Amino acid sequence: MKKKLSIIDIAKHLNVSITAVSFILNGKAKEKRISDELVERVLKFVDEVGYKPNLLARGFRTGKTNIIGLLVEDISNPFFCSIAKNIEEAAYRNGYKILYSSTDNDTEKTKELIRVYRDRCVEGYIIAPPPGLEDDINDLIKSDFPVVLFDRSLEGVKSDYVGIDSAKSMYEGVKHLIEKGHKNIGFVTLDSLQSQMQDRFLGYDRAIQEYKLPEFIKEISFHQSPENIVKQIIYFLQRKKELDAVVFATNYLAVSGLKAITELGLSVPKDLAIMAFDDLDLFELYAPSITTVSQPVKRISEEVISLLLDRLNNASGGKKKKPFQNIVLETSLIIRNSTK
Amino acid sequence: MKKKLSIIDIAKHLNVSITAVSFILNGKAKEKRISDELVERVLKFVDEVGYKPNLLARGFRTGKTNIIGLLVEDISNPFFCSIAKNIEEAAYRNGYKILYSSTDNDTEKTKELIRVYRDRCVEGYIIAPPPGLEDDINDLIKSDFPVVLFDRSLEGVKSDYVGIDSAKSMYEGVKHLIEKGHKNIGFVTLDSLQSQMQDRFLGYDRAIQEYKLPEFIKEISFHQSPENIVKQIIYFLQRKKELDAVVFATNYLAVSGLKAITELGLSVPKDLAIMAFDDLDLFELYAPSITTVSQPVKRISEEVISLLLDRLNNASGGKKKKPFQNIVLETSLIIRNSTK
DNA sequence: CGTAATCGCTAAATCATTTTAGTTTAAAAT
DNA sequence: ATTTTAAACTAAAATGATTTAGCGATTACG
Repeated sequence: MKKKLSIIDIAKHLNVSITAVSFILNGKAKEKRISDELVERVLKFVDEVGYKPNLLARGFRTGKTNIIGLLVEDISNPFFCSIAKNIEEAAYRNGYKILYSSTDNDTEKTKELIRVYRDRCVEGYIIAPPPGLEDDINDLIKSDFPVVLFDRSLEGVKSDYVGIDSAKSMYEGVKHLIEKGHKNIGFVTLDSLQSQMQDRFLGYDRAIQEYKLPEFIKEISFHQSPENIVKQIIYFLQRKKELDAVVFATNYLAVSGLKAITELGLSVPKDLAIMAFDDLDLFELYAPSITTVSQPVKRISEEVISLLLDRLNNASGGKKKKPFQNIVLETSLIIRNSTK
Repeated sequence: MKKKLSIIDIAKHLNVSITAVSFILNGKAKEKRISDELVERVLKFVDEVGYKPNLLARGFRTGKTNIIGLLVEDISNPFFCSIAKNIEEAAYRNGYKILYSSTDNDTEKTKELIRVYRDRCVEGYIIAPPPGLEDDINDLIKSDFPVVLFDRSLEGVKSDYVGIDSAKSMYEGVKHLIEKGHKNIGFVTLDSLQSQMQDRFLGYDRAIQEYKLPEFIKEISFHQSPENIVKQIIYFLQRKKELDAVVFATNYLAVSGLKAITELGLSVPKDLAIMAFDDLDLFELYAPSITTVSQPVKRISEEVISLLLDRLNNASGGKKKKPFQNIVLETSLIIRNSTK
């Protein structure tokens, strides 16, 4: 068997000090004034025998793991997994790997996950935080870990953040419905304290108030089977016969909503207009196609990872900490046939 | 600042040897005959000060990282991300973390990923392998790494495997179409050498041959923008006017197919019946709903992770290697309205 | 001429843990 | 009374890298 070579073997074989080999391998040859001749000799040999430094040993010594922790609500949600994919790709190109987990919006689970990640010496964090994580995340930041939050922010946490203006986006969406002549517009949302959900509600609320229309709100609790969500929406729609439009605050609520509407045999948009939040293939292909607020997934990913890489690269080196950035990206209202 | 405590600090403070503390913390107290009194004293103190062993140091010493590498074709594909989520959850419950990447079915990228994972001392591998990875995976297995393949197998690679009988599933699906009276059935697939894609074709082929019907095959190359795929399908459908049904070999080909059909203004199933492979919310909700072959995603995940955990737990300990398991799960043909 | 700087390199400490190979003490066996 | 055995612990090696401090020789400078 080919026993894994160590830097010691390399050094011995070349009759050089371990130190020299280490410097060369870490690109510090110039800085440490190692002769070009030796550099070449070492590099050549290392390449020949295919030596790769033991990353565990290195990590142990330096505390660096080149691992980024990614915590999203649900990796099986198209919104989050698109973002995860983009982030993973960019991280990979920069020599970082991603450890991921779904938080399921569970505060305790997420606290535990952060603990585990810290134990594993994860170097940076990308988090779509559930509520109640303020202290834990402030801890991370105080301990000088690069942290980028996205999708929803936390009251009292100063950090880098990438998101959208949920309130404004929702406001414009609802306004569009109103301008199309809808008067009784329902709002199906989660009973969640997360900032983005609150903001989506505020957007709805503002538009409805502005036009002095009645509000119809259905809050659905997060931890439910899809079937149950469908049932609740059916119940809501049956009780509020006066509705002529419904806005769903998330993509999967809208999916359940469509199932409900199918079961009720309602015709969209004749009986009921529909608007969603976050785009899906389904919304484009559904007949009629579904109007929705679309987040710039690609740009969100790019901003998130670039913020994090930035912090990672300038970590602790300079004393001048850059101020935290708060990046708010534009959404687009994709008007389709469900609101004609 | 609270400096991270080390096992040395613990030992010093309690006037005990580091060894004793280590044994106790690793549950070897009984085996190493440490007195109950000391065990309790150490455990109590460790708990009090919240000491957590440095996992990098431990990993360095033992070579164990408790990390599983997960390589799937595309983490943003609903099929793979559902599986990823289930696997992540089970792994987490068993003290393992997941490092993931998308292979994009790129042989070179995947080879590189395996290299990186090895460098990082990943302890087990779950892989949906692109073609051309036979040697690399055999290497892993020869080096005694637990490896579970799924979704597609590799010629000449003996390993644990979880999958479905793609040929049979596709055969039954196409047979269903034939029995419904369709005579000119197209098959839209990838120009891929992966076993599961080959098998899906074989299933189509067998059914068509059996009934002596004509074949209409469109191969689409994997690395394409969704828009291009749509265009190619449109072109295919326009040239083959005689088609009365089309089978799509993957879920995303079917999604693109639906877009194509929408653009062409065809009516499903009147002008053209449709069948897909792998289920999506979209297929259930689309009007008409789409008939498809559904894989048991949950069971696949369960089998995959349980095979892997099994190998990890019995790693190297016993000399009696269990024979490799080849688990083939049943699919179900979900008959919906696109094939009425 | 004496001191300082530079060059090119290396010895050894260090990181936190696991694990091997003992050691010490007291009780049990002979 | 001596040897064995067992219990309860410990000293120190080992893991593979990084990094600090410094060494000897040559060159430069005032």
